Amino acid sequence: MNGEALRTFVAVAETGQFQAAADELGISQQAVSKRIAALERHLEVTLLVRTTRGSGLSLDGQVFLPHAKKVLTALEQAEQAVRPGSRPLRVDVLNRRIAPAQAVYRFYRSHPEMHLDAVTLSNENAAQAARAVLEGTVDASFRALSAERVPAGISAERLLDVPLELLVGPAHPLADAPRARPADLAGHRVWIPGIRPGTEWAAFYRALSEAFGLSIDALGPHFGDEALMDALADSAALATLVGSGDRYLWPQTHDLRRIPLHDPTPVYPHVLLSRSGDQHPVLTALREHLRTSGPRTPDDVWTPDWVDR
Amino acid sequence: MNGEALRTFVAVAETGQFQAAADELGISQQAVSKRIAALERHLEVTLLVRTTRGSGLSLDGQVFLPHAKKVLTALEQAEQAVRPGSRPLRVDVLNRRIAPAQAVYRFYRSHPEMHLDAVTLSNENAAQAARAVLEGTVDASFRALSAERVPAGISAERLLDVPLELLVGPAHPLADAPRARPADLAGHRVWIPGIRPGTEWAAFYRALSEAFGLSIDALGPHFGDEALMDALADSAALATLVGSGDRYLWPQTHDLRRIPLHDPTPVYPHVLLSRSGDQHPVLTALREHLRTSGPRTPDDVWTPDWVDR
DNA sequence: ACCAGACACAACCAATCGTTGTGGAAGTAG
DNA sequence: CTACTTCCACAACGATTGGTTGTGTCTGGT
Repeated sequence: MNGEALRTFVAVAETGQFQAAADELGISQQAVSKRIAALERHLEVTLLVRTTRGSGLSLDGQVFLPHAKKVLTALEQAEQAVRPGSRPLRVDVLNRRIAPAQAVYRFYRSHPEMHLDAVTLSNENAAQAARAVLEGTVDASFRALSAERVPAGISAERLLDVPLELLVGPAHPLADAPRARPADLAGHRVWIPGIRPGTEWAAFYRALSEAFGLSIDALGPHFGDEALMDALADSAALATLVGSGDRYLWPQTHDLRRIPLHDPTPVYPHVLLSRSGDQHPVLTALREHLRTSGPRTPDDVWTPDWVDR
Repeated sequence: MNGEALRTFVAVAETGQFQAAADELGISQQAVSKRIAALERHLEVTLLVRTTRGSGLSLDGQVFLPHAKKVLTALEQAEQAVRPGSRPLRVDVLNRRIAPAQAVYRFYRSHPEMHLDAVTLSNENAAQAARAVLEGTVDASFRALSAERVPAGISAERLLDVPLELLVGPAHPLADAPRARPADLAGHRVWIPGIRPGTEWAAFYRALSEAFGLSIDALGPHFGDEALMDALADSAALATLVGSGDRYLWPQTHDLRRIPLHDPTPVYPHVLLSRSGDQHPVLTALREHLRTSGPRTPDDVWTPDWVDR
């Protein structure tokens, strides 16, 4: 069964004549006749009663008509859902628990009329995300990308700086420190599990470890946040780094501590990638929202030198 | 866009491989490839990301999948609706604007999970409708039929009594009466256009006119409700009878008045005809709904004497 | 009786859809 | 590194579908 057949049936039902339906559809009367005949043959019922004055709905036709319209409506909506241009803004937030997702969610909360979808591109690095943006798979993506690596056709704006904090268990030497300097971490193990090589995250943490002589272990597989929290809570040596706004769900039972970093404060610089010249109003509003309502960034910050200030 | 293409897409999405989808659909892997390619070309979007391990949903594919499933469900229901045997309950409501249609619609509203279709048998009287029920063209029909005229194999139950009201224009002598008695209408012209001789409606109005000495003109052709309303609004002599729940769309501009009738209240007795022993659950539920949720009928009612109380 | 309107049938051509055969890319085992 | 396997895409070709134009049949009105 075919969308054109249903459209033809609806046209005949509404005009009452094959010829009028044919004109409406831009095909010949004979083609309408064949489509209707095929549809009736497929359904094994008579949908239309033919008279010399035109055609009317049979009982089965009456029953079928609303169903046919419903199918056509669903078809139209299905096409609409993926049609470039006329769909909600699609923003890649990397991961639903970290700062970009929170920021997009706050934006949506304060602008509920804005149609947008937050999605997560899986297994992609910044360059691949940029390609996804170029291809229109997503309309925008939060990534860390230096200016010289931004491909042509992509517009990039650094809109979200997330200060990093140390997350440690109660037995850790820094557990009761009100704050710490990156240099204080030299020699400590800092564990960032589940970072895949080749991603901008790996590059960021590599630069961070080189800048401050940290021993960052970014290799082991990530067995889930719960396992990470368990390991942290039990260890006096292990620490991890989280964004200050990240919403990991660690139960109070773990008794984990966030230790802000300062002097300088390492910040993860989220750059919003979008197609150059994309005029989508929701995109414009999101950019404006991030520009104006972003959290205050400390003065003394560190970012990798491949990131533009 | 084609149902097979959607089914193919869903199959690939669920199996994760073109070959597995092809096996499921009983076609070759190459055919699956072509169908998906055609669908993607039509939508101008990439739905599936191909790898050497199989295929996964792209972002657009994730968005499109539920829509595709919805279309397929609608298609299935459309075919189901006219498939002989196992199809939704088909109820003949005579005319979409009068009480039975309203009652069936209310039933459907309160039981949205009940699959039923409301249809109107055209040009048929009660005897022909009973035959249609026997033959299975429809499963149930609202008619006015006395017990002794119910054919064998048909079960009839009086489930919907509709009190009649007088509908008049502003110049009519009864226009400002809060209510009227049928006897008050003696001598007035009551016009019921478009009632074909030989139908139970004609018999009902004949009995009504004989009982109260009305002058019912049921002959002239019916030029549509709009013409009837125009005629009523302009005439000081003309009146018509409508069911108290009927939904004729008369614009306020006509300034027509409904005058309830009492002492006694003529009621049109709708009897639901169905095949004896039909156990269709929706039919059972509809009967029960009508029995329990029907509007209160006034005590002092008139019906033709060939109707069973 | 004849004509006009409305739909169906027939013949034909183009486009589509399925098949089989084959190729290329990427992961995997040795 | 090479060979093999897996998976999807491309090519060629026959069958089917779907469109067109031309014609036929039925019926209601003149």
